[in-house]
Amino acid sequence: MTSVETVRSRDRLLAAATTLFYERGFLATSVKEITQACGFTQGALYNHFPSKDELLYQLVLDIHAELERHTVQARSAAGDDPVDQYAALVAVHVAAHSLFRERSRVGNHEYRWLSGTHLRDVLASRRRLRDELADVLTAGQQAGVFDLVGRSAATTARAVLDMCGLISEWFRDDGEVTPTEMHRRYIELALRMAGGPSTPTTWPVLPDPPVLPKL
Amino acid sequence: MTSVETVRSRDRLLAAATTLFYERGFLATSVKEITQACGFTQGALYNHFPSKDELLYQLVLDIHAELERHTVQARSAAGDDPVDQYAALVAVHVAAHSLFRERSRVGNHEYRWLSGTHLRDVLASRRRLRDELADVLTAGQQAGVFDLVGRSAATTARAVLDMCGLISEWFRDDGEVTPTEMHRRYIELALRMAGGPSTPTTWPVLPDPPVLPKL
DNA sequence: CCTACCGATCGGTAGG
DNA sequence: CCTACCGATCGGTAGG
Repeated sequence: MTSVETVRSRDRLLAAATTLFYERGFLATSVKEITQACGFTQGALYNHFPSKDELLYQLVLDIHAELERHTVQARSAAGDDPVDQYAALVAVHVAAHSLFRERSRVGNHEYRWLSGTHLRDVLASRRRLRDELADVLTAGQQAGVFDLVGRSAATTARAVLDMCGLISEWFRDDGEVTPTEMHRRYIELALRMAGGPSTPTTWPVLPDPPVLPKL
Repeated sequence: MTSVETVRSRDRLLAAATTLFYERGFLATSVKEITQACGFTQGALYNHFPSKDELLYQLVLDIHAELERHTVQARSAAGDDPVDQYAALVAVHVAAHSLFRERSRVGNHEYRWLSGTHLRDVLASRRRLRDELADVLTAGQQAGVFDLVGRSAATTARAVLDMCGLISEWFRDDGEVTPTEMHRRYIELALRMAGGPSTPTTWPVLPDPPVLPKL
């Protein structure tokens, strides 16, 4: 029997771990800190996860799965134009890394501490995200709307994802630039990198917020 | 008295730490592993550094200082054209992160474990590196050769440095793309991002290799 | 979900 | 530069 309370405790542990991993990293965060943040003692974690590593895996996998869902959904909602599809995909990454910094940073960094099949699963998801972007770039090049550096979709996809992924490191909501303006600038940068038109036919709106664990 | 042997032991410890921090990160590397890699026992580290943290500080500061030296030198060697200066600065970063992945990755990631004045010193160096790039972008915009997204040198400088900094995460010498070709592609991407001409008047050559500690 | 505890490992030190 | 050792903390478990 898995009660509602059990699920809620599990989600609270994941939420506390997200914040702590974001602030200090996985290795510098102890099981005691995670459980105390939820008002539990250390041993309580093992009612929900077989190990600290397994908690990390389930958290990181969920972050990646959510990004994949948004990616697939945004692309199919963008219509047939490769430029619009590309802008929509970039928008998903910019939004995730500026609006949901904690989850994004944890997803982008802490998966390194995984190993074996757990690491492999996450790397596979990351590859699918890259391939999704590269596919759109290739389609745009074949349609003649993009002019890729080195005629290589892989290089541009990598560069764009790298530049978007690090937004979570420095972006602040209360900074000089609003999320909406940063969103616009990064889409424009990404379009320039692809050698496409300087604007999409329709600007993507900020996608729906990812579902966060309730506290 | 600081003998030649003492200096060499210190440099060997720094070199071993560089490789281990690159492979596993600062926190996951023990003092025992660093000293054993040099054929010493654990206590030997404290003949050269007051603490593990201080070793990290001296290593990370040296990595940043070296990058700053190359930056200043490359810019002054590039002549008066902002486009050439920009290409030269980007070239320094691409070269550092593709040819010297271990030092670059350690410099870009492990400084997070520093605190207090040590952290402040490194952040100041990183800011100078960003400002150097932003200055060139601003000069180019005022000269009418660049057209910056959001008319903001800061945004473009950040995006370019982020995209270059992550080259060390995935670039392999034995991959499909040679260092020279990757170098060229990233300079071209950076020029597109700045809204400049698609090529500099003179392509930067790969800069001199950084001085690595001798083993 | 808690209490009490395990062995292992950590960074650092004393004394030579 | 080594040997021997310190207290602290770690992830994880047994038993309730």
